[in-house]
Amino acid sequence: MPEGTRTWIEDLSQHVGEDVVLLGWVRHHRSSGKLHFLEIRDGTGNVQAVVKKGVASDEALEAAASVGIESSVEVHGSVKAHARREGEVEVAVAELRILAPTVEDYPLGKKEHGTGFLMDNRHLWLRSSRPWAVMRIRAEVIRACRAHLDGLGFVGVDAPILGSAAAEGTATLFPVEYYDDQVYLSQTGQLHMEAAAQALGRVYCLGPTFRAEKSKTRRHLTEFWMLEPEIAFAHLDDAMDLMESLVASVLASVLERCRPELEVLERDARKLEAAASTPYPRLTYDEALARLEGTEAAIPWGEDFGAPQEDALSSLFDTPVLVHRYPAAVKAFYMRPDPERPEVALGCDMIAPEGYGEIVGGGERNGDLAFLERRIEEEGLPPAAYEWYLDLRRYGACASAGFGLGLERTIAWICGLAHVREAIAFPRTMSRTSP
RNA sequence: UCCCCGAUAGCUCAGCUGGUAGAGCGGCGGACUGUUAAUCCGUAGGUCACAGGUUCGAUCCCUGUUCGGGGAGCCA
Repeated sequence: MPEGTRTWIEDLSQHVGEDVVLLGWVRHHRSSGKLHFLEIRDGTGNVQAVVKKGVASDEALEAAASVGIESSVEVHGSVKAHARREGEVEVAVAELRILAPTVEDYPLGKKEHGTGFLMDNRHLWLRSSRPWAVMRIRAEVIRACRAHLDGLGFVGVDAPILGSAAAEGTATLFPVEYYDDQVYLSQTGQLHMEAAAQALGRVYCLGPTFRAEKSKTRRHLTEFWMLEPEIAFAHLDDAMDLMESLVASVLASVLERCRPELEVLERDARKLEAAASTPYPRLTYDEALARLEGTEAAIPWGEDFGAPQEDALSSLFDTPVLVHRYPAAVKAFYMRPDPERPEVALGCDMIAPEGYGEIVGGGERNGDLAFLERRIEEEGLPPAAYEWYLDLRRYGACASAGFGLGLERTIAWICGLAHVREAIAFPRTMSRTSP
């Protein structure tokens, strides 16, 4: 039987009464004497294959009796309504061929496993239903992000991975040998997006970024993906409008197209529905502080938010909340100070509900050449590496605004995951670079 | 960098006051023609992370090390 004639499991309901060929893996095996139930998985879905004496060939019965979990198989049979479950289909097997048997015990069982064990076996764990659902939602989040920005006229521009300088200090960079020199893995595409915005107007990049922070928490990876839009001649409000409409459209897309995946994850979609439409609440740093006053998360003016502040604030709303105009001293040097209040920066963070933390950070860029030169010196950054960036101020400087959206944190929130490492196929953390 | 927790069968764990170890799942063998984490019977499987110390005797108490997990700071 040539492979071209195979049917994907997700399409089976359109083939009731027909003979089909499935190619997949045996996910689960139950038997009752001469009657075998094989759960077949092909990446698009699962279906029960029933191997019954009198219907299946003797060879098929023999194969069903001996087949190990996760063996790859070719199944020939007819599609029927499930004998016990309303609305489902099953396959009455005529022929079953083991293409490649599982040669050792499959490490993953039906019962619970610890995190370390699952992560060691991430290459196999991906086959399980939860990672399956998360990866499909991740793909939808990325598709929706691009669709939203492309639809607004943004141009996708890819930022480099290798670079010679840090945007926010050098302590958290991964050095890489580069011929006789040393370069670093990129921790943001923002500076390059500013250059691209001056060439193309509205741009975004989507790619991996790297931070050598010694963080071992549920919100941190050393390699994570960011979506970074940047708009020329734009201000803080433009950035806030965009981050809000972007996140809302992503939520709407996931809710529309990924219901089965959310069900697999047992994610209560009702908790996401409010976030699928705008507006989201917007608080200044001062207003946010006032909201925290009298709670355990209260902090004095001038201090940056930590996890307790983010969690306390997010618990007040059922949508993400935008906090803007933080004290300039706690934000990156490239942020523009508020001309009406220089002690605060025209920056904004979006904090996800349910304690998922900061998923977006951004704002208006600082266009003041002399100020940037001074701050680069103050931060001890290598001036030569920033010459090209300062050129953006020398030749037709413009107001510029943008932000970075952390994909894994966003996906972790949407999927209700306990840790961002489940939001990416092959996570990289302080203690894990394999598989 | 700091704080907390953990390491016992392939996996998840229990193991009392110190006397050389158990369960469930998985594996293997068997029974079963409608199962859904199937069920039932049988069975194999252990350098109790590593190195010291205390003790007649240490999985257990103490010290150190390694590895893992969670959190703080920092960040998306």
